Amino acid sequence: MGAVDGEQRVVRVLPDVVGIDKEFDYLVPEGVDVHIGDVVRIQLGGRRVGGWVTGLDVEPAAGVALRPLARVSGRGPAPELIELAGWAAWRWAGRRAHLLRTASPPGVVRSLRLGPDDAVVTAPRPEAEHGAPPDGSGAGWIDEALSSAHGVLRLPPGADRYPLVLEAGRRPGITLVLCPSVADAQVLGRRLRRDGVRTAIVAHDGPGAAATGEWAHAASGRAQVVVGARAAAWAPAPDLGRVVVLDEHDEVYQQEQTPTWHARDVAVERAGRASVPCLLVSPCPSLEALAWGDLVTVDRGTERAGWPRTEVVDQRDLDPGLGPLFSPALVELVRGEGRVVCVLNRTGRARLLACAACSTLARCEVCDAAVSLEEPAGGPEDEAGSGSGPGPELVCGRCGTRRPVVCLHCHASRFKNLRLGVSRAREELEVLAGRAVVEVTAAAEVDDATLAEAPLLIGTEAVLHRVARADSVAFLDFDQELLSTRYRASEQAMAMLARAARLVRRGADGRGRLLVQTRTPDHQVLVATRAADPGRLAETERALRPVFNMPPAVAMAIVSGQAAPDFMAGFGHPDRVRVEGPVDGAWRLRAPDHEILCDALAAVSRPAGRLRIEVDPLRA
DNA sequence: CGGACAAGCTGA
DNA sequence: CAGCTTGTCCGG
Repeated sequence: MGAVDGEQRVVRVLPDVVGIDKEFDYLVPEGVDVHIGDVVRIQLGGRRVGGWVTGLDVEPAAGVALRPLARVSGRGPAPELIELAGWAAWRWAGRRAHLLRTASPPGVVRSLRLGPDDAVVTAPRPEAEHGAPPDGSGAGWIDEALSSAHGVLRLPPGADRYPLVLEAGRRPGITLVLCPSVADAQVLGRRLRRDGVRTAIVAHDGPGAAATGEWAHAASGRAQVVVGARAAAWAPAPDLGRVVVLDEHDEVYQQEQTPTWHARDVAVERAGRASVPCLLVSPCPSLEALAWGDLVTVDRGTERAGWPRTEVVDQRDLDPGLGPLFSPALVELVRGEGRVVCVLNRTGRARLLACAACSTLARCEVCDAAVSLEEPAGGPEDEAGSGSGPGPELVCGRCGTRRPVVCLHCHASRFKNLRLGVSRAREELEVLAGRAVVEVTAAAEVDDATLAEAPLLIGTEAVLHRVARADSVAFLDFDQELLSTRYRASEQAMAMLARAARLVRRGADGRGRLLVQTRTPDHQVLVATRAADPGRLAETERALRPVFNMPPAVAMAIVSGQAAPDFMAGFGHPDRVRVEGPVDGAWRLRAPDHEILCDALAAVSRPAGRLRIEVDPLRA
C-alpha cells in the first residue's frame, strides 16, 4: 500500500515513554517502508524518543501539523502482540509501553528478510511426523496432552518432559515453549537443536547481538520451536501452532515490578486469541491452572514412581539434647554414603512459637497459619506468662484471628521462640556428620565444582536452585514454609518439595529420598507428597480460598504509593468491588473476577506521582 | 516523562 | 518587580 495520489502516509505511534499512554500521528517520509510494530524514533514535545507503530494509514487528527517520523529503526512486535499488550495493560493495570519493551527485540532488527525469497511468515517446514511419540516412550499422555485445547498436564518431578516438547515441536505450526529460567530454556533449546529441530532461544540478557539474532530468527518464522523464560511469552512466533508452559506453577513467571504480569496468563490469552492449544505442565499445577483448563494426568503408578520416597520426622518427638534440627534420621543420612542437601529457610520470616511444655507449634485454630504473640503494651516478648486483665494474645498473621495464650494441644500457657540460622546449623551439622559441610545461600560465593561435587551442603531455599543433583534432600525445619502467613504458603511448600524431588530424581538405584522435619506431620502438603498426589492438596486449597476471599476465588489488587490516596479517591466504591484499607498506606481491592476488577481500575485516570497497582499479588 | 509556561513567593 | 520556585498542561 503506497501513498495514494501523492498524499503522504500517516502512521500512529505509541511513544516509548512511561507516563505517556497516548498515541500520536506522524508522516512517513517518502520511500520508507513501515509495518505495524516497527520501532521508530519521533520528535515529541521538544525531544526525540522511541516508539512503536500501532496503526498504518490512519486518518490524522484534524488541525495538527504532523511531523515526519525521525527514523524507522527496525522491526518490532507483530500486530497480535501489540493487541496482546493492550489486553495485558488492562489486565494488570499497567502501561502498554512496559509490555511492548518486553515484546521488542533487545537490539535493532533491520529486516526479517534473510534470503532472496524473503518469506517472512511461513517458511516451508518438513511435514510433521504424526503418530508414534519419539524414542518409543509410547506414552499416551503426550498425545492426550497435546491434543487438549486447554490442557493442564500433571507430570511428576521425575518425569522427563523432553519427549513431550520434542513431539510438540514436530507438529505443524510454531511451538512456543516457556521455562522458568533462561538456563532451563538454553538447555532445552540446545537439546532440540541437536535433535534437528530448528529452535530460537529468546532471552533479553546475554550478548546483545546474539539475543537480537535469536529474536530475528524467531520472527522470521524459520524456527519450529521458540523457547525462552518469562519474557518469551512475548516472543515473536508467526504461524503460532501451540504454546507449552513448563512448570507453570513457578512464581518466577510473575513479573515483580508493576505491571505484575504473569507469563502463564499471557501465554493462555495469547494462545486463545490465536485459536491454538495451550498446555500447562507442572508436577503441582496451580489453582489458577486447574480453574482454567482440563487436567490430564499420567497413570497412578507412573506418578507415584516420579516422586521420591518421602520420610517425615515429627520434631515434637525428638530428644531435646540434640536440638530440634537434628533427628536420628537426619544424622544417619548425613553420616551415610550419598550426597545430601539440607535446606533451612531462616530469612526474615515470622518467628515460630512452640509450646514450652509439649512442643506443639502455635497455629491459628481457624486457618492453620503460624500465630505470633502480641503484647498489650510494651511488655516483654520472649516469655508469655498467663497474667490477668488485658494480657497478651496469640494473633494470626494471615486471617487475624486472636486467642488467649494457650496451647491447643496441652493447654499450657507458656511458649518458646524457635529461631535458628543456617550458619549455626552448618557448624552443628559438621560436628554431627564428622565431615565438611558447604553453606549455600543466594549470596554465598560457591564455585561450580563445589556445587556439583560437595557431598554435604546446607543452605536456604536458594540451595535448591543452585545444586543440580543430590541423593537426598533434607528440610530441617519445614514449618517455616508450611505455616508462613502468605496465603499461598501450602502451594509454595508443595512447589519446593517438587523442586527438591527433581534434584534427587533417578538417584542411582532409586535410593534418592526426601526427609522432612516438621511439627505438623499431618499437614496436607505432606500427606499429598507422601501419596505422590498433589491433587489432594489442590482440592483442600481450592475449597479454602473462597472461605478466605483469596485468589483464585476472587480477583485481587493492592494499590500503594504516594499517589495512592488520590487514586483511591477517584476509584470510589464501584459496584461489586470490595475496598479495604488503607493499611500502611496500601488499599486492598477484591472483586468476583478480573473483568470487574480491571474494568474498575481502568475507569480511573492515573494521578501524577508514584503509584503501584499490583494485580494478583503473590502475598496479601 | 520532561519541557513550556503561568501563577505564586521572596527580597530589596 | 525581577528572579526564582512550584504546579499544571500537553506533546502529532
